[in-house]
Amino acid sequence: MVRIADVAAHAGVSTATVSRVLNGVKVRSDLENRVRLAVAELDYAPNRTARSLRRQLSDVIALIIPDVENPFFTSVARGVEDVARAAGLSVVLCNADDDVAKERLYLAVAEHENMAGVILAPAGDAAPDLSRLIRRDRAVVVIDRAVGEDVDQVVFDNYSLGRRAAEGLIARGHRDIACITGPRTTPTAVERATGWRDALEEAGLSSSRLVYANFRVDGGRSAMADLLAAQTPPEAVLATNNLVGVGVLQVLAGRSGPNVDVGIIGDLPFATSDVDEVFHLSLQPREMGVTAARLLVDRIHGSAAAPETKVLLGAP
Amino acid sequence: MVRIADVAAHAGVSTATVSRVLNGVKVRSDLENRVRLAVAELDYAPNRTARSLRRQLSDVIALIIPDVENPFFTSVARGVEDVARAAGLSVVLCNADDDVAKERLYLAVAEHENMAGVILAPAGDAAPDLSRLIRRDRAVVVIDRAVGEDVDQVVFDNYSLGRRAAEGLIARGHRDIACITGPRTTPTAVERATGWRDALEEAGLSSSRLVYANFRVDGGRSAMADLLAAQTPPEAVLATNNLVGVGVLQVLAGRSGPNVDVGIIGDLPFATSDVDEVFHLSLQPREMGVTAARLLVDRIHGSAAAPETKVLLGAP
DNA sequence: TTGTATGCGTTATCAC
DNA sequence: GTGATAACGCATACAA
Repeated sequence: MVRIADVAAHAGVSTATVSRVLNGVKVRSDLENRVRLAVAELDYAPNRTARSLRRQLSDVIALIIPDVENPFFTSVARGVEDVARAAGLSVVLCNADDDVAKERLYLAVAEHENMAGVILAPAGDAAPDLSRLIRRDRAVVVIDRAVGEDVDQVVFDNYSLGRRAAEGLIARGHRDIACITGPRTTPTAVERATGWRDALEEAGLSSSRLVYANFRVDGGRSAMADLLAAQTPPEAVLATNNLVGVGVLQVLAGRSGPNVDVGIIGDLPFATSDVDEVFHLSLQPREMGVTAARLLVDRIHGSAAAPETKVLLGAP
Repeated sequence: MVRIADVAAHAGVSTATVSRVLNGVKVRSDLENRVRLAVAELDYAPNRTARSLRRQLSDVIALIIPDVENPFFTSVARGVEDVARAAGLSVVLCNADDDVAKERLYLAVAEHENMAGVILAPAGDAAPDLSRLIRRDRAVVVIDRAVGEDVDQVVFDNYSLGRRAAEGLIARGHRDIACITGPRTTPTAVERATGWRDALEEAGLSSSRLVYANFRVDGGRSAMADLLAAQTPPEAVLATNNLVGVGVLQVLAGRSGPNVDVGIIGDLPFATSDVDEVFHLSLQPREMGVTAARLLVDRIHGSAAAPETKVLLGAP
């Protein structure tokens, strides 16, 4: 391994001078040239472990997501990466696998690896413990689920999303509109369902057909199967996230019978059917990633502004 | 921050003893108890940056994939994570975004962060430069695309996959079977297409309908559109990867006309249609991740066996 | 077996 | 503006 001392010897300067050149501190230009030449000749790259030990900070940020197999979160990741890279930061993606214990582990890793910051999409329904990171002045941004006011957040206006989706289905002339949402303990699921309910009630329609399912494909499948098993299937059904929507469409595709209209909050990048007829609200997940990363980069660069919660509306 | 010295003072022992306890080295049991108590009371966790600087090795492995939005690679990631976690290693997922420059960057990061190992799914068509990592005795496993014999690899038998998929379509009674594969410069795409061609020729069928597309959804879409624009559409079409298959199904879904049978090499976790009719070869991507991670963990634990190439067949 | 002391490679503080 | 050197927190060679 070639170290900074090797470069210094090769260039005939001290390690301090090499370090200054590498970190953009002003140095006499002839010395700088010698250093740059030596760096190139020796193919030197700083040892980032040593650097972060000394600086008490690395140039890596963690993006902790609950499900790496959910296209929503991978799109968020793309947004985060693009912004972070432009700011000279590397992103490491951590998959908490819907497990708060794994999430805690990754938060601890981020802390002890001296990572510059963390973007967290919480896995569980309870607020994660960010106090250790915050106490150590690490930048933190929470996305997707609000956890409180003392940290930067990027969330959707879930109530509005539920409302707009329901209104879209009402505008199509439906009167019997069901909703499949996530668990009662998941605030985003409940908020979206509340928006759906209010829209229906304001239109004088019944909001009795609300199903709480798990927020994954199989949840959407079994909930939709239940709805179809009812005496009269609904005219339309709203799926409040992308995976549930996939499950709903799968069940409807394998079936004949009266048509059921579908509304989905979320995106379907891998749809294998013609989904033009689906009433679809794009969440623009990449924007969530971009917004969160910008917030985080500002914090890392030392912004001392009060914590901020950005509310995203999804596609118009 | 609480350091090892704080724990030592609190327990009335030396830092060396604390370090020994934490690293499983035998220590007098009453001292060990005092250390463990102090660790618990102070909520001490070792600084991993300092540890990896000292050990010249961290307990993190990198999984570098070309496209975090491709469900194939996220499933691979799940397999890697499960095995790595069981071995006490953290996985950081790096998205090269189909860009060999980003891939090189992540390889450099893995090197300079002293990561214990790297699992790489190469992005480009040229073999990546792994010599620096190998020279520094880092564990490396290459997956999906073979790059040579001097490193552990996990790949599919792509020729056999193409052949079996084509044979499946032939067995359904088709005689005019097209194939949409990836770029000519991508060996996996060419190998699968070659299997398809040989199966057709052995059956006395024409293998003239071969289309090279990009290996993504839009590639599948435009290639399928081209095939449909021909004087007579094919009776069946083989898509040689999952994304191309999605594109093919999308085009067919939005269309009336003579039925076109579909074969796909790969998995469709987010299909929104009834895909039971599709002739489908599962690649079992999770198995690829598990296999690669086991190989890597063995290397990290010091295996000096000759580099090995594991060939996966996909689902029977 | 336990403790002391050194070094991992870098950056930052100090004196020049 | 430059160089010598002391940390950063930990693991280990060596001494006891």
